[in-house]
Amino acid sequence: MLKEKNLRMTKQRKVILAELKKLKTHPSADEIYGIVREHIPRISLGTVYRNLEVLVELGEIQKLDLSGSLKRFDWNPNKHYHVRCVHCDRVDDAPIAPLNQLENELYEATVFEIIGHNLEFIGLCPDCSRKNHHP
Amino acid sequence: MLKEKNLRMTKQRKVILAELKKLKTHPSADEIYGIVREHIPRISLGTVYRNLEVLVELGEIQKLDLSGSLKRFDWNPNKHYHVRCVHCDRVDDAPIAPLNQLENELYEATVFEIIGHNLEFIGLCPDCSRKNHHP
DNA sequence: CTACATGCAAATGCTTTGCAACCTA
DNA sequence: TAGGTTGCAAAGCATTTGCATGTAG
Repeated sequence: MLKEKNLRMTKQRKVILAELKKLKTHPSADEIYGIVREHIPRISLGTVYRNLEVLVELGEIQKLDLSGSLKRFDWNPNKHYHVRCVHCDRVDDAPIAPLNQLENELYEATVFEIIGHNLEFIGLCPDCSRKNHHP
Repeated sequence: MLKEKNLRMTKQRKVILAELKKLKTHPSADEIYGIVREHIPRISLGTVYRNLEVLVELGEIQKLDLSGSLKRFDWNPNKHYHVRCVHCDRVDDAPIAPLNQLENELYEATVFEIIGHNLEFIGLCPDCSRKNHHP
């Protein structure tokens, strides 16, 4: 797998992947940087970015196509949906099944050749919801 | 409307809104800048950004919550879905009705208080599709 | 040993902001 | 005329990249 692409399993790459797999959240590159730095203090943010791209190419993780200004990464490479907190920007999985028939609806109606879709829910996470009700 | 918010209808604001309403596409701030500059050559990009925000607040247009690195604006302030071309990044409307019952599916399954959702289709626009088949 | 990877820092691209001059109501 | 608005330039922030050095295989 690595060999085919002439890639090496460096310490940095190993730790980034391992830490990402431990999380159930969907961190940004900077958040991953913060976590990995506890194990490899001299790692650079550039290395984190580069390795996240490599891991995406290898199919180990996925880069999320979500709204919002930060790119987020997901240890789960399978297609699924997400919920974002409007207030704190936390992103969780949305536990509903993929809507496979959705793209058929568009089939006749658009001039585009449809490849896929992203569905993202917007809401308030429990923490922010609580703060909202009792400010 | 403007008076309540202590806002003024300046030439810049008027032209930005007028040009946006003429388009059926969903331009980025920079694209709007390019168009408006034909009418007001000395307008600055900062002014375009500031006015787009104001027009969003007034409910005249909407800022789209899409994936991708550029913010895009829509002359149509009503909720609807979009299709993005993977190749050239062109964004069109997706002519399918809002899925109002979608959020109910999540209701019991998530700890989030759901507020709304974004649905974005990914595909190839006719131009890029043609180039793809006959490279 | 020989590429691929890394750390560092500089560069990039989009967006936001501070400020003095300007204009709308 | 008051205060919102503009143009300009500088700052901000996330992400990318060039390059000499380091290291996995």
